[in-house]
Amino acid sequence: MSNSPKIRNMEEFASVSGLSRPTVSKYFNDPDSVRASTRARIEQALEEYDYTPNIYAMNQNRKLTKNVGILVPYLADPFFAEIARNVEQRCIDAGFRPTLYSSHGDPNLEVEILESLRSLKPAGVLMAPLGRSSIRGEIEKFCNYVPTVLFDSNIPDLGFAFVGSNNTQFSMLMAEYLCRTGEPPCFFEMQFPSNPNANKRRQGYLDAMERLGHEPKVIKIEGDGWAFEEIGRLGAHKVFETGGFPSSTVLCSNDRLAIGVLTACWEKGVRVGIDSNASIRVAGQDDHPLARYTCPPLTTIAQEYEAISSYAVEVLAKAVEGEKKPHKSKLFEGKLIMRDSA
Amino acid sequence: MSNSPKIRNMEEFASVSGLSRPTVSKYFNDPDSVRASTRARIEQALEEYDYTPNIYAMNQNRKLTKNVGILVPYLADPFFAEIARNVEQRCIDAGFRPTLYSSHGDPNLEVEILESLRSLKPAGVLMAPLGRSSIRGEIEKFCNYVPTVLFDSNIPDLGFAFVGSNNTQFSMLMAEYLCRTGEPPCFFEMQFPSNPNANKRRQGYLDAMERLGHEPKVIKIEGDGWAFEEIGRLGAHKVFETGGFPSSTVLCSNDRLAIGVLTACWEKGVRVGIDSNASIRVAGQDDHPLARYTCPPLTTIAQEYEAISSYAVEVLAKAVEGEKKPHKSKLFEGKLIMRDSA
DNA sequence: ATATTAATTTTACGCGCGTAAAAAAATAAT
DNA sequence: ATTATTTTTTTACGCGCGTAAAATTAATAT
Repeated sequence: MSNSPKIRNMEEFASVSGLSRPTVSKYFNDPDSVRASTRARIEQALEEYDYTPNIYAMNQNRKLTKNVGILVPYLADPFFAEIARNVEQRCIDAGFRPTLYSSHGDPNLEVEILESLRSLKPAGVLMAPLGRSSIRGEIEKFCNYVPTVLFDSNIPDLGFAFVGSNNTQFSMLMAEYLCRTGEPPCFFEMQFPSNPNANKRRQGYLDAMERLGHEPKVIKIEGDGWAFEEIGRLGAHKVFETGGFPSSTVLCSNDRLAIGVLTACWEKGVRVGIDSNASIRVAGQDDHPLARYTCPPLTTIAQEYEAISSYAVEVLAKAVEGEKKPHKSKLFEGKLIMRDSA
Repeated sequence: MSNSPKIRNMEEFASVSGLSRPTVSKYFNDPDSVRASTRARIEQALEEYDYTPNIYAMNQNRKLTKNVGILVPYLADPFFAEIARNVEQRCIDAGFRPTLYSSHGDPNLEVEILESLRSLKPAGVLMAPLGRSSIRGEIEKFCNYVPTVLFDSNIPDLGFAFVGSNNTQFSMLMAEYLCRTGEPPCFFEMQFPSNPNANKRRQGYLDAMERLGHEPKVIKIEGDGWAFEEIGRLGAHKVFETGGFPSSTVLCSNDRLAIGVLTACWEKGVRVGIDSNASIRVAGQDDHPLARYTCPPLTTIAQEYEAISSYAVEVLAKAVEGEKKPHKSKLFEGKLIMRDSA
């Protein structure tokens, strides 16, 4: 930061520091790998000359970069934006250099991103796969080259580990709450959900209903892609046209579908909520950033964003360090968030 | 893609193609720069041997990379996620290699990202600045080194160009519509908006009201940061506690504030909309991806996502090619989206 | 103080590619 | 067909750094 002559490369910087270039190189790869007195000299020189190593030259001959790819299926979904932000921060804290990518709901793009990632020689990748539509073979190939930790949604036996939520528990928790406080819920979901978590959630609902001695009722609606709000809205309208919901309590597979259902209810003039003049209760799952602000505010299950993020990065760090343990899977429990919609 | 021996570098690839390495290098930098027959041979070899140039070695000595940085102020805001997605795609189409960053509402992070971007030697940067809180001096320094196009929100005389919306027109359009169809609106905004567009929108409102002969009423609420929904919600509650809105029509500075106002109205038992039993109309601006799904669906002004994105990338491409025209600014008009909230 | 051992620094080499300048080939003009 | 001109290809060199092996220095033990 100064009037000093501009430093062009590590050689020059080493020279003004009074050291040899490889010593400086060692410092940049791991400051603790040089003697304290040496470290002090370098850091002093850094303040005086502001020099940054050429990132391309650095990574050219390095077997392992500090790069980490973060891939989410759909960044325009605030849920993924939020979790990506968390993961990103953890990566930085762990000394990595994260780069964020979104598959935008497109399986081909998902594979393309992985391929272009390979040319970045990443130390590791944190990936929330698209799910059902993911091209397993291609992702598997990638995982053979790059340590990969899956999060949010699992693809069995793929990658180094999976970190996510206990989606079965999510639905069980919610179903129990709904049964305890009113009419047992029906379950509202997409017929062919893109996300495998949806299956776990359905199962959790079925289990809870059986255990509590209620007849489960699953409503499967049409729709493809990631425009869940619209799919939920249209699906709910179709339900209204064909006799209405089989229960006055609707447990949606996720918050975005629930938001669509709320819209449909409004359009239909159906009052949603738990007060006396409401005729239907609607609940979601995920604690979407906007769930607090729907009308009525959405009762939902909160995911442990921070815990999932930090654990995923922790596991990835181990994978990067060469740990060769078998694939393991860690699931975090969800918390019930009671609001006014159910 | 084959049984063929693994290609280790461009030398080997050139050899199996029957060409010299520099010729192959030329091809990868610009396929059209080699003779058609040469191009055909390379492309045929590519199919047989699948080789990808080492991206780090490529960029080490190149004066200009194909990298483009995309920086938005807050990626967890679906509006920015959506526009970022658009911009990203345009960059790819234009032959660039985009990387997405978010300032997460933090001016220091914004500068940090720019600094780390410099080490990537980007050909250019597309940046939606934080706005008021942005550290102008640091951004200016960056713009001296890297061709930068600002979008969404402007910082006067900074960068190569600004591409955004005509925010004055937004509010004028909406104010006119609201006056035409009911009680003239009051304007609801943050006291110290982070985004400079807010000032343009207020001005548009004031202009429209004056022209139409109505007394303008601006409500300024407290709040800092990017949690606009919560700020809007709390602000609206404060208004309700202190005598209510000065008009039964509320024009919000943006959709996210409006979403918060809708929530407050719901919590207060105030019916929103244009039908007979509603007592207040609420409108937003931006056409936030979820504006269609609020209850009631939000009347708003739609930004020209695609037009802004493609024009911004177009201008950046010119800047990258060395065009040295003075700073210019291009504004796109908004379209009124009539829904049930106003 | 000297020998031994461990930690640190330096020497020396190569990575994979960009790119100017020189050579060759293709094209156009006469 | 021959020459002039343009395009394409090759020769030759260096970019900025990582890293193994050698040399040096510091720390420890005797």
